Amino acid sequence: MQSRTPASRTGRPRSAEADAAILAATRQALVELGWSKLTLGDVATRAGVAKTTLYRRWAGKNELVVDAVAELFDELELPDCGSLADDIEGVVLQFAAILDRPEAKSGLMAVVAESTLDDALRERVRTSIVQRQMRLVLEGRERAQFRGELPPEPDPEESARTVELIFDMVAGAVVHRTLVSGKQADEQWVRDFTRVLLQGLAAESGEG
Amino acid sequence: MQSRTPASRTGRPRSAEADAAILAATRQALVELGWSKLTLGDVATRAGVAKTTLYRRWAGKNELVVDAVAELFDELELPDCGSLADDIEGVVLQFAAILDRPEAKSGLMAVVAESTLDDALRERVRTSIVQRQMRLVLEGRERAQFRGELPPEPDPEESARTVELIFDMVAGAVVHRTLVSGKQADEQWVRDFTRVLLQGLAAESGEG
Amino acid sequence: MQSRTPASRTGRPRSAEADAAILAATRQALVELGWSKLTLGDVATRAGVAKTTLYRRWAGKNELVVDAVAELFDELELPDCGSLADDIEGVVLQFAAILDRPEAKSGLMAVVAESTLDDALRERVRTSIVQRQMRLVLEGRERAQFRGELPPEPDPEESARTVELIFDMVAGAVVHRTLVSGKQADEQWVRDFTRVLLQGLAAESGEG
Amino acid sequence: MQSRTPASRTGRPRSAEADAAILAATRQALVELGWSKLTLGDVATRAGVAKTTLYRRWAGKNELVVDAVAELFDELELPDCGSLADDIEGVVLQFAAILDRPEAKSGLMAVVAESTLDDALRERVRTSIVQRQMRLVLEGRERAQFRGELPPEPDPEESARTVELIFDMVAGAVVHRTLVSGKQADEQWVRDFTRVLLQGLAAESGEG
DNA sequence: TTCTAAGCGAGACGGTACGTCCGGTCTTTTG
DNA sequence: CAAAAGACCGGACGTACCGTCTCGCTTAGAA
Repeated sequence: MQSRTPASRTGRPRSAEADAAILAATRQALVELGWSKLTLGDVATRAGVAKTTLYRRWAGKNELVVDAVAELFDELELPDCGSLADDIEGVVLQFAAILDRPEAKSGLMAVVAESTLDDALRERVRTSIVQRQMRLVLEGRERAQFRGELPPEPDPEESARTVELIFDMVAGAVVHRTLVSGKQADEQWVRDFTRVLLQGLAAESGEG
Repeated sequence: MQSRTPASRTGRPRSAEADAAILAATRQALVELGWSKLTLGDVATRAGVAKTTLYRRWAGKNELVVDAVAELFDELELPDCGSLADDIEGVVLQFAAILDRPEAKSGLMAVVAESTLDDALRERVRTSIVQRQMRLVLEGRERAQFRGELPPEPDPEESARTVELIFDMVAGAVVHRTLVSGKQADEQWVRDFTRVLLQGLAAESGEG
Repeated sequence: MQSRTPASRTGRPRSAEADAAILAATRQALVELGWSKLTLGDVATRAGVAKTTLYRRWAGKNELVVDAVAELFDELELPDCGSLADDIEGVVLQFAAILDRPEAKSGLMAVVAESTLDDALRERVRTSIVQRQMRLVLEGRERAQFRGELPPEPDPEESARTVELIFDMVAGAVVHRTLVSGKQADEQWVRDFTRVLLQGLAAESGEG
Repeated sequence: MQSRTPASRTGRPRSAEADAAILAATRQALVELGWSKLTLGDVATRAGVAKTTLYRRWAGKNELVVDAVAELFDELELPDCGSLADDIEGVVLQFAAILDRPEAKSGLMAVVAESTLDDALRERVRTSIVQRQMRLVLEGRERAQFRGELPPEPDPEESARTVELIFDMVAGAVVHRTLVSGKQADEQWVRDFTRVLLQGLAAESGEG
């Protein structure tokens, strides 16, 4: 994840437990303190590890938090509820549930904020978090096309544009609802949202 | 804005210039350094003001940045382009343009992240930034109803829910596109987005 | 004392009470806080006076403290106990009693320390405090010569030297006993000291 | 000196050079700035050391200055000039020479002043500076008794009282001469002083 | 088995910013 | 005018973290 070292043959190997302990401690600290009050010294203490061990593995706070948060989203998966609308509702609800956890809220927005002036960090965020979940959109569309709910997409350029748009709309709306509006993305909201999104897309493709 | 002092009659009054200079310096520092490297001492220096003057007016970095960023969004206004779709496209483009400015990017996301563990700050963000721009949605819907593009909304509860949903979708999608996907919300994207949104809403209200 | 303003005829006259209140507040603050923690703002508050009023009268902390401490030593007077030894014992005890008061201890030593790098301040200390009490030595010797306990001093140069020496020995010993050794200059100590001093001086003049 | 740490086996050991550099820088700053304008930040800079390093070793300005000044007095030693009077003259002249150095003047009086309201500091001053030089008085008396210039002291209580008295008289007179009277304790003055002291003591013990 | 390179804990190190406090000055309104 | 009030600039305070640097001590694969 963070190590690109091509496995040095000699010397004492790095402790595998340390990695897990550090990431867990990071999430715990995010919950209790939030990003800005989280300190690497504190994380090291919580993980029962020396500061040097931590710095040997991560370049700084941002990189550490990205890795700690990224793990949270790996549990997302597309449920098979029989219809596209239900599938989407299901995954959006899962996404909202994760975003509602304080370690995700605080950490995710902070690294996004940081990444606005740090290209390497933005790339890391996109690779580790965003891009990794793009699979859900692709998988969902594929399944819907198989079911006949969506027509096969002939134009690959327009297709890519649409996938991006969907992703921006879904992720953006849930994040805004949860973090900015400060209200829960409950079932009612998710149902409303999903219906607007799907009907908009349907009309779009019907016309276009 | 930040002062609720009911005007003490005696003593030297606070400098009005200082406020403006500080907020401007804050935005400049956000551009050059980003939120996390912005220091109040540096802002004070840029503003030609003592650190104490700054602390007399704001409780900390977060409050200062909220006020500095909030001013950016006041220039938003709903253009009258003749149709609802064009009006929305116009305001979304304006919004995207503001979000593309580095002081907005860095500052806004950071205070949102901070506000996840600080209720007072979240309220300040909502009051100073979010709620203040809700006017655009209301004004746009009103105008569209007057034009006959949208039916008059009879159920006030559902109406409120819809306004919130629209706001989450618009703001969320633009923010996600700009900050997370790291691509510009250009005319093409805005047109696609607006069409999906409006057609979704139209279908929704047609059914509901 | 501190004001050299040649009495401006016009405008509101300075409050006479303020001076006394400020000096008293200074001494009180010396007792409670000591020199280094005494602040002019605090003195002003204690005196019920604005900081500006204080600065209009004194140039700074050191000058203020010198004046506040100087007043303490004006109550010294040479008792007439019948013999030189008893007179000296008496005045030394008085001196020790004053030095035992915390406002004197803390203030006096501090301004002496400050004066080591500030010629104007040293002069102020010498004029306001030290020189003013030299009278006691002169008066004592005169009285003793009148009584026949000391021979008339023919050589004026040697006489001056002796007066200075006595002053250094008396003031120095009492100060050292009180402040450095941290023990009281009680009757026992004063009697021992006085005897050594007088017998030393007697032998000296007997030889010389 | 300041560290009572019983040598922690683990971690990076404290730099021994830093201690010396800090104390030297402190003395230099005392010379140039005096006690009240000496700042720990400035001392750290002069010593080429971080402020934290300084605070890790000393609790504050006072403790630091005590240690810096204490070292100055360690060079005092009782010369063997053949007679008690000459020995005393010699050591008093040495003492006066040290006190004439600006780092001693400014620093010593200031910490004495500070110690009037801080018992721990007074104890530190007494232990590190005063008591440590008491050896000179003891050694001098012993040597004089060996030579037969002073009778063996039978009563231990009176003996202790006399040692204290001598110390108060010697240290006090020299300090007062140097710092308060503002004149040099030159050979003439030292000879006069020593004669008075010794003859006084001689007469005392002759009687008592 | 011994060697040896790296990992590890502890904690000192040079820095930077913090938020507070004071020193002095300046600018109001009130007397 | 003086005085009270209090905002202002500047600068030091002592603290907290940063990221780096020694230390002495494992640890496990290579010699």
